[in-house]
Amino acid sequence: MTVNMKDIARDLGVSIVTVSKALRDHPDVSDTMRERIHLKVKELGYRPNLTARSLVTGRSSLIGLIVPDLIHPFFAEVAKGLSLAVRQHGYFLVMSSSEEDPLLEQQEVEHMLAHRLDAMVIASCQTNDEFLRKLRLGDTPLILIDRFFKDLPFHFVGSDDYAAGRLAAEHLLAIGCRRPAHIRGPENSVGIRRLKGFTDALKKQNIDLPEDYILRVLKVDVGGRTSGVDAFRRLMDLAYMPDGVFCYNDVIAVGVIGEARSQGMRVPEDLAVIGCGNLHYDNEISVPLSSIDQRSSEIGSRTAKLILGILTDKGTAVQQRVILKPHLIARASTESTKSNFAHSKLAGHTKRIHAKNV
Amino acid sequence: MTVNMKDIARDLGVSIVTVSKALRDHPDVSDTMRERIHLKVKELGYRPNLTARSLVTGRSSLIGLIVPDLIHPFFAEVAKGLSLAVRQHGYFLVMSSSEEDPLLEQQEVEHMLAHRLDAMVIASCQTNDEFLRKLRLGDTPLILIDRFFKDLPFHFVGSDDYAAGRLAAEHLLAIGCRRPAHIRGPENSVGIRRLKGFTDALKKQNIDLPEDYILRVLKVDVGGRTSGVDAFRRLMDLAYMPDGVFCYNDVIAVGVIGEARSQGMRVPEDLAVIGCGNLHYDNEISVPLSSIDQRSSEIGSRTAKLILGILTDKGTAVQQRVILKPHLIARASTESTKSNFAHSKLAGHTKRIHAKNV
DNA sequence: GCGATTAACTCTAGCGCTAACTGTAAGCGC
DNA sequence: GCGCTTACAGTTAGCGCTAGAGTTAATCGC
Repeated sequence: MTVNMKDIARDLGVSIVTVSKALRDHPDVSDTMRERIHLKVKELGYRPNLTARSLVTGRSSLIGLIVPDLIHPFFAEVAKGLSLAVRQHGYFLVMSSSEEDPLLEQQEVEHMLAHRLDAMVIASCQTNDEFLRKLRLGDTPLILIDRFFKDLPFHFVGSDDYAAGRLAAEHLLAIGCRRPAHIRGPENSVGIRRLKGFTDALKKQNIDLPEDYILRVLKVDVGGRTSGVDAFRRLMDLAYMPDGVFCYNDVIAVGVIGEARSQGMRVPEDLAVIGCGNLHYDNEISVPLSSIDQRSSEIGSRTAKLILGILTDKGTAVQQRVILKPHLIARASTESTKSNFAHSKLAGHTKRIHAKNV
Repeated sequence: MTVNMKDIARDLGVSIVTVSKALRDHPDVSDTMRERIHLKVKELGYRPNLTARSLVTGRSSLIGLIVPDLIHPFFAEVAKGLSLAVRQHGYFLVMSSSEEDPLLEQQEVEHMLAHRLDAMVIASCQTNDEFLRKLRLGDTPLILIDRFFKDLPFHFVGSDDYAAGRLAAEHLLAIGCRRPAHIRGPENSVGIRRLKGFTDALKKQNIDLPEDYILRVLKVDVGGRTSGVDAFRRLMDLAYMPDGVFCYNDVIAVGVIGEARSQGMRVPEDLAVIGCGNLHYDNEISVPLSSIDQRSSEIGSRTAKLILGILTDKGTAVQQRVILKPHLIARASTESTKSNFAHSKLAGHTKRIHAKNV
């Protein structure tokens, strides 16, 4: 049997309400009484039933977070940043993974809404905006992170994926790449914008990105490594092999580097590789991986700030959009290859300029 | 305003109870009525208030999980395995991180208990058993994972850390190491047992582990890499440098390998390195890392099985203990070095046998 | 000494839902 | 027609707690 307020009240011969007030530091209770109650609470090991409390107050002090994959360091870091920040204000984070499955995500969202959380944060894996658009939120504030959906009335916190693509392109060009390719991400805001930023930055320097230099893969996070391996093989099969590749994320990049090396190619001499995400082990892999840092934990803390604003100040009904600027972390996988190209196994190829790129 | 049962009932001119029954597929409701109710539910976008439901039923269909660190792939995988398995039975996982802080963990536990979850799973970072021993659980079942606490009346699921230490030792000896060292983990069951297993297995082959071959580090998970770097430097400073090292976990091992190489040493020729955890990127790092696999996701699924047993079958009051056998994953960082030793930079050293080891 | 204020407690109602019981009418066998 | 069951609805009570109004006695100003 769990102890409840009635037990405390009965034992002390006071009313339940007095106990309730004492526990919430209500001024209606005398110091003597408060102390007696607290003593009894300790003695009996009483713990307020937050379910009951939240039923009557309408607030749960819980914030929900749904991400596509908790194993992915990006989301894990976002979760950590968010959790730390909200906890300092008495909120508690409830996390869940959608396993990159839109239907599962929908169930999770419904479930969380049914639990009447105070706010919900989603890195949504929906392939279109239908579910989110039709969602009946009641009065639960919803914050989208990482993946943006146009024309939806939700707050958003994420990084500037267009800039990420641009940074990658500029960097590859700066180190001497002339035939950069892109292993693109999914058809969501992140994948689309990274591609767009990449393409635009190349175009600016009069380099066109041919269709077959844009590779699609099925899996990007879970199973991303294998996708990288496959993608590299497809790169090899091209008439003109690229001399640099911007991978949608670091997991794919790891696969690309691994396969490139096992095929006897050198990174970055034969192929420069840059990823995105700046995972914590990027520096430790066979060829330390250049990457675009998305400031993941900051996404968490900024989201927390936004939520706390909404929950305290009811005035923050206005739609907020927080876009963090990514930055480049250059490592060995894109060390300047210009001087090396002549000695490359692909030296023959490097002299040819891709028709479309002229 | 959120819709509630009263709204549905009023709109249809039926009683609240009928609505409640219809939604829970109670046989008391006719098919016609059930359909009318479901239609109205859809129309109004009604979602049952699970807070209220759980207040009256006493069950929340929520299972809590507290881990020291969500970024650590081991716990992330446990979480994933657990989440997937319980979800199939209508339970929902609520996760939280203690950030390896015993006090924070205590708060989280109290908080979760206050929310009346149906069960709680903890990979506890408590440094002693006081908190857990004194904990008033009410009737919430508690399952400890990964880190074991002796003489506490809780269920346990984890891997056999003693066997992990033993496997590591046997492997290092098998590949020809004669002076194996150990970078040990914290003073919890995991750290202690891995050390014990390691020591015992060495002893069995008449190899003694001198005190200065057992290194302590402060941080093992977050900041574990740096610990590995530091530990390697301390190894270098020893009178007799070890020729192999078993690291408490892979993060530390990564630090060791990185520093070893940047100091001009070869892995495994000069120093064989084996970690523990078998992280997903072990194969991708500069020297693919041998590791002891702890079957992390299985820990998750076995925990789920245990919980579901407890929650359905009230008879499972008997204390359960599930110990999974780890297994060795050998990679380049421990490739047989016997033949290489002669050519090693440390060749001179390899011929000397450590005094204590004779 | 009287109304007004204040401190400290209690009472009442209800958050949204469900378990357990109580009708009620129809259907059945005999 | 009688008792019995069955199908389907409603009534009652209460999960554990809190907001807000009510009560009581002490204190205060004048």
